[in-house]
Amino acid sequence: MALHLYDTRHREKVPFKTIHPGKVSMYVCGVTVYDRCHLGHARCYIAFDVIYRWLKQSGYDVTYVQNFTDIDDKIIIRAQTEQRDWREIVDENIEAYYNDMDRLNIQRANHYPRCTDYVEHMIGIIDVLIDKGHAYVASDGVYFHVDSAPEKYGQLTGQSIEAVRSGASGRVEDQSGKKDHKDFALWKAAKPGEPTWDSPWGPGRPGWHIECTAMSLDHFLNEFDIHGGGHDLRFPHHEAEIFQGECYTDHSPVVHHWMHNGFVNIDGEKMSKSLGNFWTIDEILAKVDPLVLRFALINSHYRSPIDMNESLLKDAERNYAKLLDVYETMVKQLGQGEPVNLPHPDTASAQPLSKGLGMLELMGEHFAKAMDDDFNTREAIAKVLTALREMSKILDAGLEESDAHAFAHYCVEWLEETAGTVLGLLPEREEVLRIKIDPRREAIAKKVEHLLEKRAEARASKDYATADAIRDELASLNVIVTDTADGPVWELR
RNA sequence: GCACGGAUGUCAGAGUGGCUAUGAGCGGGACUGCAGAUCCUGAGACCGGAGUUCGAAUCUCCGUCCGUGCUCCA
Repeated sequence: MALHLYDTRHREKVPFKTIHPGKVSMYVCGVTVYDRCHLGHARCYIAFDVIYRWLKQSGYDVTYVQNFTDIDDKIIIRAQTEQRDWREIVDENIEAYYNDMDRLNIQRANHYPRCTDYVEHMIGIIDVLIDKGHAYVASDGVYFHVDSAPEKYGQLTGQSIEAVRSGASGRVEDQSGKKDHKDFALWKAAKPGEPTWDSPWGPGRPGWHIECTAMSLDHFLNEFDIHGGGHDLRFPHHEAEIFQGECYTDHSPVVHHWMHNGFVNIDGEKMSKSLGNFWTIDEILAKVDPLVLRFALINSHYRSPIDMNESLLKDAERNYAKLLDVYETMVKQLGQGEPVNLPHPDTASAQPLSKGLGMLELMGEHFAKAMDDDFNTREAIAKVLTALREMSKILDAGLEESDAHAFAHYCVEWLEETAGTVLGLLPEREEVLRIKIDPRREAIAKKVEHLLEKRAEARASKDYATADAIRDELASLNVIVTDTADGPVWELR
């Protein structure tokens, strides 16, 4: 099945068609860098990271652009209250952004334009819009005149122009120079103490919506394949972009596919700064492993809301541990040299290994099918988990040594492609082995081994009181002992 | 109020017009001195009503409830 994605504009899943064969141009609205990122940002950028990864995996040559909004009311206010240069705040938060994203194993976009580098472009676009009669100069800036292109209204949210007209009539009390309350600012005239740029309409700074239009069109000329962002950006931000972009370029559509991710909720309510119920990425990563968080966030479809809570994280922790555990086991079993041949994968075979391989192959196909179906990561993870079970099952049954190596090769490859490359959930192969030589573990290994020996002796002589006492002692060292068929194993808690 | 999206077992959550996943939890079994891990296995759901259909959780309509947007927001 070919890739389908949900297009906000069409309100349904549509076949994905690119403007240029084999190439994808993708723009995602980035953050306004007045503060640190929170969980909601993590969700958004992980979602588009997975989309980016899957497009590449599907053979597309993807150009991914994500901006930084580095000038805005909030940044100015922040600078004023903190008595600092706004540029300092911006740089600091951009650095923190990269840091957060790296920790979540989010691949870098190809370009990260900053608004302030595009002010010239914005002025150029505004100029054209004025010439074409879509914008007008007022006392306090330049506005886009929505009624100059009414047919473009409500493309993403389905709201009628009349409804908004009446809906807002009660609270249009701003003293701006707008002719109509639906109009939005393209250029804001300077106020005292604010950073400003020169323009034909006097000193000032760009409006929020024009920024994304300028940056996306600068990278992609007149049209591009995917425009993404949070659900809340549909209106007015993205609808404003449709007005600006299409009126400026005379192309329709400029954006071929609109994609919006769902929100992170806390106790059923949207996480937001005004409600005070947000967690920054930094805060949550102090408590949760970054890849576990990543797992938790892609363990649901990118468009559905996620209600973040303890049990969700616990669930993710368990499943993720299982994934790592099987992966680690397989990596350790790789052995030396080339793998020998495995039996032919065949779900109908009576031979367990052959049948198991058939199951894994099938899960791989289902995985791809899930991803092709509007990037259904939830379903894709279900396939990975089923595959993990299958792998453990085959391992449990016992394999000849050469089969075990070959099987491990197969499994490692399978996992690295699905859970690794596509979902971004696996650490580096070396990293997995390095966990074994954790310095904390090294430090107490001798002592633990010694105690385990004594415990083994006690158990052999059925002195279970002593055995349990030793286990308690180990527990006080934060060592968890688990008896398996191959003897006890231990790990640090 | 208008717009958009939801409602699936105890919970979280996918889903194809006929058979339903996945994980946790719960029940049984194997292995265990015990615990845990692992494997096998069981029970358990499709908001209400009407319609289309041989057949609806899936399509249509009505209702109820929930979330989000209509203002800066990922």
